[in-house]
Amino acid sequence: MSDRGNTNAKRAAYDLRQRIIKGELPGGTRLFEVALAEELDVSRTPVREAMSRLAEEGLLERAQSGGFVVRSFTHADVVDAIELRGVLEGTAVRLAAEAGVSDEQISHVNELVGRIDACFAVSGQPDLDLYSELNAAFHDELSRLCPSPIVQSELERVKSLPFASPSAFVFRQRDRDGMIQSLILAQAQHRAMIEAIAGREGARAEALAREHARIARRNLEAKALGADFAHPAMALVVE
Amino acid sequence: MSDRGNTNAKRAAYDLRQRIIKGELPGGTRLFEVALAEELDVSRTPVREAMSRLAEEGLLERAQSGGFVVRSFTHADVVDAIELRGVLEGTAVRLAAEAGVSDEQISHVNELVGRIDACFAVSGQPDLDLYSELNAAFHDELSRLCPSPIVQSELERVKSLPFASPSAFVFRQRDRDGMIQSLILAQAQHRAMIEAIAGREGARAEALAREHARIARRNLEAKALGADFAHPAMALVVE
DNA sequence: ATACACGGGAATGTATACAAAGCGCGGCGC
DNA sequence: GCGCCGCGCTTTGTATACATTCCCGTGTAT
Repeated sequence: MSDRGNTNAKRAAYDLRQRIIKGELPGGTRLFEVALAEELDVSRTPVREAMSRLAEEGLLERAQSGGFVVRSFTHADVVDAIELRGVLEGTAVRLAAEAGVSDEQISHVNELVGRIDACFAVSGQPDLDLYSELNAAFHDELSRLCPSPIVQSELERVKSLPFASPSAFVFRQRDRDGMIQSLILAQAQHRAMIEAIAGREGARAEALAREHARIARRNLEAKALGADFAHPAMALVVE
Repeated sequence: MSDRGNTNAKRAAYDLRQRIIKGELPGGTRLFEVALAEELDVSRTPVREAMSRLAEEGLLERAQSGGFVVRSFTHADVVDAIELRGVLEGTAVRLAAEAGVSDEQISHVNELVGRIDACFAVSGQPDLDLYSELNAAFHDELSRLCPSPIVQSELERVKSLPFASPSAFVFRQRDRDGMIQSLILAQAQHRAMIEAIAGREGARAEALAREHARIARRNLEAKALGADFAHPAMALVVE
């Protein structure tokens, strides 16, 4: 299994990443090269390489005396990461609005928003998997509108945290009505953001992006209250 | 020379970092392990380790086909990094204001601001080195007020770019008067930020931090216009 | 002339042996 | 009994040999 990537180091990084995200390696766990090398059936060299890459992603920290430790995230960290994502997305769309974007780009993101509508326009259950995918694609497009590669890459960095990605907390809410309402709100914000960018309203675009991120926070807190709190992206949260 | 750190990898990282910051290794330069290993008189292993660390810092990028390339920064990137620092510092102080900070912390940063005054209160030339140091310390304290470790660490990350640090463009302006005026403005903003944080005025604190970062941008642009444009932190900017 | 294939060299990927450093445990002396 | 010293084990650090891959240039065949 998991032949992702062609080198042992990439495969090891993939496996390690999965184990961390699944929560099999809780925050604070010290990773020992030899043990991992045996488990993954490679030598220490690609293991070190893999740990290095995961440290770049922010999933591991370098321990003081060498070696790596699984980074631990508290509930507050998750909330803050979502807030930070909102701030950075806000900056990205503000800069896009201020710099101006081409009509082609606007119609491209508009088309994406239209396709999102289709996920829950039909009478049956909404297609949540498709929604997640298209929603992520929409947010990726938004970041692509940003004229600053620096801001773009920091935004991408934060979004790579599993619980800070735009489609991390796409509900699974109990009541269908609440879910639909949430989706309608999100779509309204999507369209308003595009309108603001097209109209060069930087401050509006920024405020909308920040508020938009609050949906994720609200969903997160709704889940935290519910008894069956078991979202995959939350496995790596300790405390 | 450069026995910084006790392992060969840390020493190699230090040497490489210096060479990149000095501009000896311009953006886009592909780094070859064997060549570097010979130059630094170590084996390939610590060289890889060093490159890994510099990639985490954002000074290197992983090339598609393996290996590392010196990250290249355009003038626009520098401007954007300063903007981003303002945004993140703004978020940090907003969160600090919203969460509230203790009186001890407030008086601590206040004391730092007072010590900054001393750098240019005397009649002679201002002590710019001391100013840079205290200014950096002040900004570090600001980030420490932020209740969110996530925001803190991303802010620290951006500040670690040599040209995005708060004291990267501390003038060296020709005219002493302009320099003093710039310092007075900066200090006024410093004090206003503290006041806003103490008074729980999140939005004000955020706006002030963003505007405060514009001083660096202005200094940068003033330099770009001048003929003798040779700021140490700009050596790694290409184009 | 062009396209494809083969070769060779240069670069990274990998394994492994050995070095050194950090930490804990146990023994010894007081 | 208590404290300190030192030894040994564990773990990372380093060097190096070998494997693999990829790029590029050259040659040949159509």
